[in-house]
Amino acid sequence: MNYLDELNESQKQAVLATEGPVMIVAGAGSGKTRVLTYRVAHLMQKGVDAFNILSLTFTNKAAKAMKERITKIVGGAESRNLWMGTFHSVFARILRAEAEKIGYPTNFTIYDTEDSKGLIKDILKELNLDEKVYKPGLVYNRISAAKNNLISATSYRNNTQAQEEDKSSGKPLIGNIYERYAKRCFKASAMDFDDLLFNTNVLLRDFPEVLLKYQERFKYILVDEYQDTNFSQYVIIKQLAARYENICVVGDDAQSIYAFRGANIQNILNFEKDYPDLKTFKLEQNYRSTKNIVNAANSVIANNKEQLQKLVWTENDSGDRIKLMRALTDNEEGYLVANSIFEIKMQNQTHNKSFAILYRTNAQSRAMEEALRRLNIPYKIYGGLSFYQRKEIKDILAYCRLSINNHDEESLKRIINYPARGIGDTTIQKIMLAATDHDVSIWTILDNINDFTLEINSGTKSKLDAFITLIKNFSAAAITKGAYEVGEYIANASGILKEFYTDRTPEGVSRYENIQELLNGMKEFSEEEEPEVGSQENEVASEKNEVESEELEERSAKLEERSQETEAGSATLEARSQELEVGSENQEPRTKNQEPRTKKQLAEFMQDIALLTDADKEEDDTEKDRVSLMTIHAAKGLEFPYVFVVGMEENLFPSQLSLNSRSDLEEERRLFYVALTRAEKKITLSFSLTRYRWGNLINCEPSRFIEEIEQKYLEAPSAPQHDQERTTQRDPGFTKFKSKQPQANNPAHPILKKNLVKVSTARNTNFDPESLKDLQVGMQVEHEKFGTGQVTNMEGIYPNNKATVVFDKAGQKQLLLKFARLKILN
DNA sequence: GTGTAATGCTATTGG
DNA sequence: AGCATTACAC
Repeated sequence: MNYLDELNESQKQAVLATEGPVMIVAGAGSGKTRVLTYRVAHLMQKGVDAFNILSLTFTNKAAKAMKERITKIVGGAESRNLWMGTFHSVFARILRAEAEKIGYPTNFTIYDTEDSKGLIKDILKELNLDEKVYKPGLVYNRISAAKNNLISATSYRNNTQAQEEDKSSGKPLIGNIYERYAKRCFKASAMDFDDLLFNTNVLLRDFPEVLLKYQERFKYILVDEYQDTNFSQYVIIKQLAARYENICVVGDDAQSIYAFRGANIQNILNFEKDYPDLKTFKLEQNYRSTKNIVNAANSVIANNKEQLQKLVWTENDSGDRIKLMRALTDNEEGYLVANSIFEIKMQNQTHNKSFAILYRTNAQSRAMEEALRRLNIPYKIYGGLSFYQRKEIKDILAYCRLSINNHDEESLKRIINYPARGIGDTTIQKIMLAATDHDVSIWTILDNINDFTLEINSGTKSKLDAFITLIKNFSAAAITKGAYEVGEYIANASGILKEFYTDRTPEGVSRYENIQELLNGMKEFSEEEEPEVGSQENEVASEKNEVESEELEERSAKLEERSQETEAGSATLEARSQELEVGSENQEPRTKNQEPRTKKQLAEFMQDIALLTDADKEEDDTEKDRVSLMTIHAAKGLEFPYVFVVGMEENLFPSQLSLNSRSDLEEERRLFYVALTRAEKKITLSFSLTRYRWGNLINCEPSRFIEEIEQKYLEAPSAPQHDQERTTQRDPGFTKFKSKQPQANNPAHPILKKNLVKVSTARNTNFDPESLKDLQVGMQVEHEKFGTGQVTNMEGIYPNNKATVVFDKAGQKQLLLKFARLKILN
């Protein structure tokens, strides 16, 4: 109970300073979560009502974990009323409650990135713009950036800077696209991820009474990972906190890694200016990692210019030094990593879950997977294609979405002819054109097809009619039945299940199983009764009461009025009003004896999963003891005893795209800092000398970040046993490849040099890099593997100089001379 | 309109 | 290499 005793002095102060603006600068592993948890618990023990506390986290999982910890201190009855979640999920819920104020229905759809890009593609077609010039992804990023800076479509077009930028990049019409995009989203009753924040800002800006309500509601606000918030999020927080100014932000500027998607490090650096009476606390003692790890990470981040002063230190043991591994190919890198894991497991009796393999890009996971599979080491990949992004799942979900919101155009487009029902592209184009012309949604056209003059023959019309009827049936079912029943109905009646039922190929079977898994998820969801204390669902329910009940009557009346509009409209709207009733029912304390509650509905299920990511998913028992594979970004906030950071190569990490500006490179370095500080006991870094990219082999050189680690924190290099065996067996060239690293290696880079030299002396051969110092363009050379060729270009400075060689058989390659072991022929 | 073969583009990072 | 879009034959 005396939780304060478990805190060090600065942690304790950070917990006790409950009133007024507070900034906690929390170094990696400094017990940040503990402070946040205890701070909330402390507030509650001081008598603050849980309803008045809002806590924003980076992932839903983090919110859930924190809530569980708080529950242990204050008990579930209290903690259940806390608002905790990500910006997106918390404000999506508020938006649903307040939707009609900004002209949206409560059942609005959330578009994911794929939906957004699909919509942009449509708009490009309408405007006759070239997809190669206006790449949908880039256009999307541009619109996203605008929204995150609270620039609406209209102000974008009036914004001279934005217009200039677009003009000079050869894409002057992005403003027009943005405008159409926003209109189309609105017409479809859809919001993209950025709209959830943008529209929250609109809501709070234009409706002072709403702002006041939530200011009163959230008297205490906590924001985790504040360094990764963007301007839009910043303004929301600032507005909500304006009345009581009980705002506590926690962050670490050294771990800011989301600038690429609009996060603004200035938010944390400027916090002082916003709140002059700010109290700042620094958490600098690291409890997670060994001295070697903490110090190595410090030595890396010291290379950044922009940072808040702080000194992270630890009382932990020195621990092992950082190990470096070098591979010839990406596959071998996987092999080395898998083997190291195997050895550590054997030596220390360690669980699989103690290991993480971190990489810069998702594409790197493949080599790791293969190697782990060969050694029978169970693993789990986070990120990449999530369950909900699989085609067959998205197809079913598209039906679900369309049933809940008939105006959801992206879902409609996806399934209007899937499974094939004879409604082809031309028909769809005609309908979409009519929708744009009449400024209504596609559904409205379809549902009133005879009111519009369309050149569609009667055969096609009856097909469209059948489709409309099908969806209307689903919409009706979505009201009267539980989520699972509707899901099953949709899977069957849509014909999707049948598509795979007959398919006996492994892919077909797997798809069928995936759909079953989705349905199982719905079943579990819809039969959920009293949610566990402290769980997410509980939170949703309690919020709903609070927010929605007060307006329930008024809104039900409005809904009824509006439901006269169209038949289909009435279906969904009724669904909503019924849901609201469910909400009000929740308000009374439920007991087991009460009459059975309606099964949870599809609409609720869809809201639940819309903002879930892989990281949020529950793991079942068989999934618990596995090696984790993920990008470094995804590893933020996590910790593992043993961490492997792979692909430590120039142009990969740091990414090639980051090399143009100092700030981008600094972000990469912070990313590396994040990677290093995930580890508790031991870090292993690996790089490969070659790697496949777009199907062909490229040469790589070790990352500059390796050299930035102070040498004394690196393990004295030695060639691992398996390395040697394998090389000699499988690739005779490998030994030679590694041999004789340039003695004249840059003395400014002693780490690499020492490492490489030492390995080389173990197995020397007769290659002398000195022999290449006269190499020039035009010379004929020979390579162990690629054969003979001619040098066409030389670049770089010795010893990191590279030659471009056109080989007679192997084609053009870029080779780093110190590794390539070229022989001059003439 | 439907299904398959050929082409072409791509891979930061993510809610 | 893998995926998506396009081109072409039915």
